[in-house]
Amino acid sequence: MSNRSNDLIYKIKGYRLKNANEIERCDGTVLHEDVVAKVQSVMPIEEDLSDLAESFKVFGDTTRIKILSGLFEAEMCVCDIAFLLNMTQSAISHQLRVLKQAGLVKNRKDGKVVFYSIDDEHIKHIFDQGLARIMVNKKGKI
Amino acid sequence: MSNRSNDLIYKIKGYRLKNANEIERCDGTVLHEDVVAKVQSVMPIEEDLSDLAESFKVFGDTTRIKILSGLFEAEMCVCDIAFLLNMTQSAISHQLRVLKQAGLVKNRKDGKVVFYSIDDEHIKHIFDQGLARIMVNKKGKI
DNA sequence: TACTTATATGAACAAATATTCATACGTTTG
DNA sequence: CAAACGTATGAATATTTGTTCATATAAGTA
Repeated sequence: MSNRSNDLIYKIKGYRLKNANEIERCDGTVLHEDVVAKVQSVMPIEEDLSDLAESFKVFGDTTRIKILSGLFEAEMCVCDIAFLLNMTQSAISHQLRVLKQAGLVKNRKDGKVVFYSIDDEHIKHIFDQGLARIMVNKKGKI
Repeated sequence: MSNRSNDLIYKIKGYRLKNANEIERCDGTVLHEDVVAKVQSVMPIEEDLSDLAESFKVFGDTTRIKILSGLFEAEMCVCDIAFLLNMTQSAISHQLRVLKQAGLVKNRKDGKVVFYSIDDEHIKHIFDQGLARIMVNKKGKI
């Protein structure tokens, strides 16, 4: 398929092009330059995709998921959550900090007690979509 | 607020109850046992929440997010993706394996070339919801 | 058949991260 | 004021995880 007699070479990002649709090897060989170019033009910018990954990373921990799942139902203090999840107060406190920094929860102080609650309308949707996916795949496996 | 003269003590999961709504200290003190009990009864089971976290963990990586973002637009081979993300073929291949094991992508083989594509209708929704969240928060910060 | 290419994969390494432990901070209570 | 309590936090530790490197596999090509 490849016609090596065609020596019209372009340089794109360190890769050598042979013609409009074929790129010769450098390290990884791009087989479908036109497709890649089109995809690249449509994809969100790198910064947004990084932010998105960071966002999902916060959901990607069992403890934090459980905390959020609990807070969807009711505002709770740190001690409540620690009991609910059968974990130490310290561990919960650390994770609540992560959730707060991510803008997912907020807190209010009442004396010694600090109550945490959800602070983002989007996450419930995302949470439910994710859960729906789990359930469908669960059914599929049976 | 706490009435220490009431010595009616119950044992629940290693914690000592004082009365219906108050639990005395053990390690973490549960301040609102009624709330916790209600939340616990409504929350999804632990297994599903763990699966959900595992699911989001797969999204929680910039490389994998970029791969998915690309595959939303077009089927691509490993080399295409490596070029698109300016990463090594090996790194991409490893991540594609993760995505495949998670049931997010599938592949077909055409000669030497292996083409990957999206294999889950749910993830685009989740992806877009997440992106919407990013965008709103982005606006809010300006 | 020998060579090149596209992909996969195991091992090693570095970086990120979750929990524990000890302790500090701020608030309430006796 | 001193003691108890709820929470926060820094350091240490163990585990997880993403990438690289070397190499294996499999398919096309000369």
